Amino acid sequence: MGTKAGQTAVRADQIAAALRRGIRASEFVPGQRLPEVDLAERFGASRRAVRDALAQLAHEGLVERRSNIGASVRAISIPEAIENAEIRMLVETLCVTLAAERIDARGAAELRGIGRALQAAADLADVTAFAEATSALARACARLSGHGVAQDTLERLRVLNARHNFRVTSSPGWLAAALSRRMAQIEAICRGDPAAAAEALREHSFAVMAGLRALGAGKEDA
Amino acid sequence: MGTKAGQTAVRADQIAAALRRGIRASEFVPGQRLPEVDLAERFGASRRAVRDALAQLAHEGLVERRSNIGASVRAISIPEAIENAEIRMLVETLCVTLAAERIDARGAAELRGIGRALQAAADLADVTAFAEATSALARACARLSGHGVAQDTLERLRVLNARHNFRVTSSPGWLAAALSRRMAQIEAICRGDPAAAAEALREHSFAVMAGLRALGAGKEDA
DNA sequence: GCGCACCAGATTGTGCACAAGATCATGCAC
DNA sequence: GTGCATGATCTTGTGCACAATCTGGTGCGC
Repeated sequence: MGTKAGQTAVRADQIAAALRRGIRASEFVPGQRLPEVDLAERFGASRRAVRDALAQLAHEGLVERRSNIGASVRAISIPEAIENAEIRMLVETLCVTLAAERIDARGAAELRGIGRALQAAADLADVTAFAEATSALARACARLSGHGVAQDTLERLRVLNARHNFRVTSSPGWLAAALSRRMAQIEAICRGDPAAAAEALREHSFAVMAGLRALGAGKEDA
Repeated sequence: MGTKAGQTAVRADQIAAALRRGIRASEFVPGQRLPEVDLAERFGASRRAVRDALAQLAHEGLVERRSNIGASVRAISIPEAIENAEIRMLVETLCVTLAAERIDARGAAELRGIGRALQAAADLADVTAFAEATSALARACARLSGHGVAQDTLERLRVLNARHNFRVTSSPGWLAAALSRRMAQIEAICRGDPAAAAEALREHSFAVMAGLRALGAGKEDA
């Protein structure tokens, strides 16, 4: 479905983006209520814009709304995060396969650039930068696959488990292991080897799901 | 992300549902403009409710909105419908696999009931009833899989290519072929055979995609 | 002490009126 | 006849005020 144009108002999109960032950064914690007037004051916008932004986020699954009661940050359980990763694996496997089949010099250069960013982030043990580069890699693969629906579907699923992913990525030794798998994925795509690219991705996805399960075993989140 | 509660207003949801039906029934054709005031008058609602409904549909990809210009029914191209079917195949394959692994007597009875509805619709050559039963089957499989994210993802993808699917289903001989594949899928799930269920589904999905390609070869839609 | 009705507060839901922006037709200059 | 500036008209965008509804606490009755 391509990129959404001027969905509602420009202002509402800005507020939605700010809220997304806030939720991802745990500035707003799961269960926290989000009264429209408070957000309106905080962002210097009208209640209507906030309202539209909340509707958007509710549709994405980031917040929960109840009639005449209000919006609150939705708690995403570990099992749901695992389900999410499972669906993402299916779609991303398709993406990297297609990307490997269609790769050109320009695309390969882009992927290798992201690979260098991953390497740099891992060297510095910068979890946030690594997460950003990982996100960039996923987006690039989706775009290079030329599969619009896959791209949109992934975009929608990505926002949901940012919080949990951060916790998995923070576990000791994760960055090094993730880096090697991501590099294998990038190189496989660049040399036009769909099977190897898919395998590298699947390997990483399973590791993510295992990490999420370990998280769930240690402490329940919702 | 479970079921969305009182997303915005009750009224807005009703209007959105009515618009979805209208678009599916080609009452509103692709490209047709949807001025807020006209819809408000038509549904006897306020402009605000219509506005919220349009925002919802825009997020689903059914309508396109441009700032200060208005909303219009989005044209879904054949290539996009094929991409859509491709992603659905991936997720539905997971669903029927899980459903076959977890099937119980109650679920089997439900699926066989849908099977009878399919048979009846095919006997009467009732394309609409067949489409409805097919939709019910997809929903049942998603629910019986116990995979919430897959269920939501499919729900979202389903609304998009209802129009094209109708055209494919209307082609001569389709109902009989589809019926036999669907019955194979149902029986495989009911006897707890994940591999066979997945295979039946994949077979059907490929037939749908081939049908869509044939449609595209005959006449472009967008 | 317990349960229920009721009231106060807070929060969302919505109609109305006006402002802002874009499209299209018109008319003028060249 | 062609190109461009200009204004009319339509459509969406938004602030404001009030209505509807839910929640939590309080007081009365038993």
